Amino acid sequence: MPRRRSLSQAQLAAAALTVIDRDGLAGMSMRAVAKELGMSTMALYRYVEDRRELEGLVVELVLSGVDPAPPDPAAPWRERLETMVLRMRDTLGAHPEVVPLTAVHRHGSVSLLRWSETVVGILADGGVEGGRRVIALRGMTSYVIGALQLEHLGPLAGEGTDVIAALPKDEFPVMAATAADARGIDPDEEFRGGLALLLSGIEG
Amino acid sequence: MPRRRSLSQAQLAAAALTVIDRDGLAGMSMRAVAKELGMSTMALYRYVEDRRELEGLVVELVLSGVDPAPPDPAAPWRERLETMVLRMRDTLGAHPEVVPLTAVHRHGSVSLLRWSETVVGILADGGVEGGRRVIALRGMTSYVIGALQLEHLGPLAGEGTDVIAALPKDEFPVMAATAADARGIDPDEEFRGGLALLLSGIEG
DNA sequence: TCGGGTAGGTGTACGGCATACGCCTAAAGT
DNA sequence: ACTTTAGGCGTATGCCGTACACCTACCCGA
Repeated sequence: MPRRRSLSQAQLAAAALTVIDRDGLAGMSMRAVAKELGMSTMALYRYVEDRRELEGLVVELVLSGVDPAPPDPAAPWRERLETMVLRMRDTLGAHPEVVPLTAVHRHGSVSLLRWSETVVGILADGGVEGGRRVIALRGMTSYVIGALQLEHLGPLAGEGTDVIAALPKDEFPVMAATAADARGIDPDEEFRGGLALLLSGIEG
Repeated sequence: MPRRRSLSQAQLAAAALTVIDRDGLAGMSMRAVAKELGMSTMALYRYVEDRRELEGLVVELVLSGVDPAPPDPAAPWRERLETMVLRMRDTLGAHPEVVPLTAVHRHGSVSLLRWSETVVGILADGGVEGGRRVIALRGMTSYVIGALQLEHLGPLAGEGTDVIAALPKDEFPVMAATAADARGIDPDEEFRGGLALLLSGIEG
């Protein structure tokens, strides 16, 4: 009976993501999102209960960009796992400021559920069952979340590394050498390297 | 020549940590910390440039609780690595709301540096050198940060798992089974399990 | 064609946040 | 005892999320 809605939750999420990508997570206020949409601030509350819900929509929007389809079943299951994790990394890595939100709002994301289903399916193919499967899934999830945050907040190749490399060699001898080594490693190589460690452990 | 300071940065950090442990990270405002100390809000700014710096002090306070001493050199190097990671987990796990701050403020924490020095020293003992050492260190750090956040925000054994276990079995067959398995795993076992995967990979 | 009721959009207001600025004054060094 | 210096504080500004009340465009039934 009343007038029709002129927006959708999807549009809110898209506008919020635009703001986050442009101004960072701290720049994402209800006011900023409303301005992005050309609406009044309070209009948003016709579509969303509160800020938390909007954050959840943003997370779902981002995660929906991860292809949940099982990779080529002809490939070794370890490679298939790697494919799934790298898909997640590529998608989340394109919106690094969203990663902390992902940790909070991952419950109830059907996209994440679909990704997880494919992952545990691959694990089952590899004969990983019961508690070992639970632990493998959580391990991969933890690694992705943690690695993306660290990478975004302090890339290995960046200035931070120079500071460490310049440490007093008598107190931090190995760290100084390690930091020097770190300068030659690009973030992608680093992520894959850490993932390879985990996958080797899963493969057992 | 002027009157003496009545507080120290350490007291600020301790008060802030008290507030965080009691009211959560969102409850830690400059006002709340000042009240905790029985001082005016603006008095804090005589000790600290801004909120960011106070957060950094909290992180350093927490991380200073991690024993950086090398574990018994007689133990296998893999066990020594496990000891170091578990020390970090126990300390950070006692203040889960601080974990996100740790990710942001880990640069410049000398306690973290000392912990890292010991860890890379153990890796060197194990013959892990160059890029492999860099990747192993970052892998462990990423896992700890990620796992602690996921554990705090959604324990495997909690209600979330029940929701997943109740999923439509035709669309999420493996996840439903995996969630059912997950109910029997306590967080400590889960953390150690994921860590074991990583350590196996490092051990090669 | 028209009238009523529903719900979309908005403006205002409130309490809380970080913090800039300027005042008052305790107290250390002379 | 007097001067000087910085510690502590009150106030104010401009953000934030959001409660609330209002107006009105619009769909539906007549």
